[in-house]
Amino acid sequence: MDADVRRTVGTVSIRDVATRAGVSPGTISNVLNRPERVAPATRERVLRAISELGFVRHGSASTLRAGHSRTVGLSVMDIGNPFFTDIATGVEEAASELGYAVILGNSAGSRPKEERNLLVLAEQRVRGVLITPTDDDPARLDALRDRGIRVVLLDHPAHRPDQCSVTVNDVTGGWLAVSHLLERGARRIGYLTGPRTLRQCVDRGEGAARAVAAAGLDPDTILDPIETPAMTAKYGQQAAERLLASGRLPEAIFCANDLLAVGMLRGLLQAGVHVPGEVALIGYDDIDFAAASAVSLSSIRQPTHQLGRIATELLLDECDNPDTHAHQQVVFQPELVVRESTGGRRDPQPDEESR
Amino acid sequence: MDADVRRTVGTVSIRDVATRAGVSPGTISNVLNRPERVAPATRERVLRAISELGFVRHGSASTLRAGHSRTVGLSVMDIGNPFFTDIATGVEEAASELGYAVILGNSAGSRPKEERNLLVLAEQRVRGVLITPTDDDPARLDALRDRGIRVVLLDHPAHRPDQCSVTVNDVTGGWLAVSHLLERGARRIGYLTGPRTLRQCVDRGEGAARAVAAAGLDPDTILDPIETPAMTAKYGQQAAERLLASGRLPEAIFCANDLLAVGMLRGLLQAGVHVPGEVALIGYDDIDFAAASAVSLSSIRQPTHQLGRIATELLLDECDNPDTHAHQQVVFQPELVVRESTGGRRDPQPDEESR
DNA sequence: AACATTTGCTAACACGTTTTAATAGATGCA
DNA sequence: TGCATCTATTAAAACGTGTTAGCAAATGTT
Repeated sequence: MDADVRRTVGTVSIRDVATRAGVSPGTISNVLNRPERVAPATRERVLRAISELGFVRHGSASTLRAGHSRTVGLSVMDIGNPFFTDIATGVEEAASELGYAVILGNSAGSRPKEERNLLVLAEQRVRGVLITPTDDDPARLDALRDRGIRVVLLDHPAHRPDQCSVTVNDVTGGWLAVSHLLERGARRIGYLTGPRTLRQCVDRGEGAARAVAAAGLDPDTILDPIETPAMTAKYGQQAAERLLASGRLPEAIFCANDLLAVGMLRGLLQAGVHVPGEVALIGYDDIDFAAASAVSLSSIRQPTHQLGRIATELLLDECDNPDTHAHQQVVFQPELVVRESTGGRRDPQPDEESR
Repeated sequence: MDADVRRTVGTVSIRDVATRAGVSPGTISNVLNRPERVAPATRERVLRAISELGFVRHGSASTLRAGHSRTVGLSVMDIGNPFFTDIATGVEEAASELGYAVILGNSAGSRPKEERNLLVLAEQRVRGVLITPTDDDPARLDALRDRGIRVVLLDHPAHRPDQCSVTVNDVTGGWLAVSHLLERGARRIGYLTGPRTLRQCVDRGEGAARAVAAAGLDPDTILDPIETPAMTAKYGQQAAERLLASGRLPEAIFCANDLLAVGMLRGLLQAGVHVPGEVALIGYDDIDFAAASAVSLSSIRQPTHQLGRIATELLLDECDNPDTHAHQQVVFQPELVVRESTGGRRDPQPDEESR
């Protein structure tokens, strides 16, 4: 009867469960949060009442009282990029294993949008935030920390020692890519990059320059940077068109990510340019489709899924074990993958367990 | 002094803002939620206090008291599939425009995982849920509705009139794909499909069969289904290997999505099979990479981004205007895109605004 | 048997916001 | 001036959970 009245409201509270099980609300809370403190018999009774009434804990009430939630925020630069999707998969996986929900924010590379997203996350009182920041400014991240929201940087180095981050060495990546092009004899190399405000683009370019220098050549005459407003296939293709119009095709192009490379490839092929014969091409990220594209793409592989996973584990460790937690700056090393677009075979490593 | 004590706790409450602005907490709430009810002068004062103190509204407290949150849940089957990523982009865009946050859940096609995700969403008291269900069972969706959580189905028809859904006609899609293959002369057609529990797979197969029948042929002898455990490139490639081992290659293959098609294509090319010469191939979804793959893929295009956007707008309209809201079952029509893999040109529609 | 300790549970307050009914002040009308 | 109406604000009561201190009963110790 009383239960029925509540039922019409549509929601079953901890109090309803309590009366049903013949105990006090506090005991229900104990069953949920510290089951060992309650006698097996009553615990059993409470659990039965919970499932009979279809009780679902009110996350907001819980968050409000406990002072922290079971959610983390994930802010990425481009959810349309498989690189970030792979990260997101790793994050979602690790988070849900530990009972956390993930709130997704897509900054689309825009600083104001990133800020709006972070505000939403702050309002939701997420336990922590995983973020691939759009620029180097640590101010808004520090602001989050001051609010008690832990921050782990994804694909961006920490700017302070008491901060976790998970990155892949992009200088090494750029070095690997361009060394490979140089080895294949290229002496005029285009660097198709996204905005220079992105650390990834700068570092990969830096690695490229070092590789040229290490070969005893002059980066300024060998390397020819082409900047695009965003790292998408569309801009890659546009860059190809401009390059073709200029009439000065380089012998090889290092693209700062695979989307740019895919676009560039499409542009070149449409114009009848042979890849790798006339222009060799190498991308970055080794997204799944790199191996499947028109001319299979050489690329720099990153442990993307791991990146998301480990960042999440670090974050949640920091949340759940604040005292034992040791801050870490994890740095992975990237790996060169050679395919057709730089003269390799279509798919050199059929490492699937076929048959 | 009192304010400072609170400051150490790390969080500024509405009460702090109130004392700072010399008004009561209720007024702050009014400024935030019904600004028109408060005099311009005080409103100004309050807003200043808010920014001076760096106040951020506590979402959980708000949700608890107001009875509803400003978040929606999004449950998709495979966040690694660009089809769903595009949907997610549309959802995120529309939601953030209306001031909602998106909680992402990836069911990975697994029913139990989907259920866990829905439980989390119920705990978070999301305002509504956008879901591409893993199967046809309406029970757990009804359970959500009973809890006051609105549900809009994404890429799945509603099973009741008072329920919104946004879909694309998959029977038509299958019909388009196979009609195209028949027109090109194929008389033995493989249908590479995901699990038959997925409505999409069944409907696309149904459309395929109808196309065959409409051509005056017998579907059972023309169409040869191959089922995979999941719609990923990996399983597509495996299917290619099995097909090759069997020695009975069809003249054409209709793949239930582009990931399967990409995998199938990779498998065929590695074995030296010419596409479309020996085997023609058509996929489904027209993901970005379809146009860029080794042999550019013919496909069935869906208005993916729109799907997410419109579903979100329907959901939030249902939430924010419950009385005026009219439930809708929106059905889009898919579109055939012909490329190399069925004998078309690489990229027949360069509709980008180049230059 | 008397006391100390442990175990299992309860009562009551607190978390930060929204909302309702109520109040004080300003304004309009006669 | 007196009364009604309207406007701007407030006080206080929720919302559903977590937590603390404390009580009663059960158990262990001399």
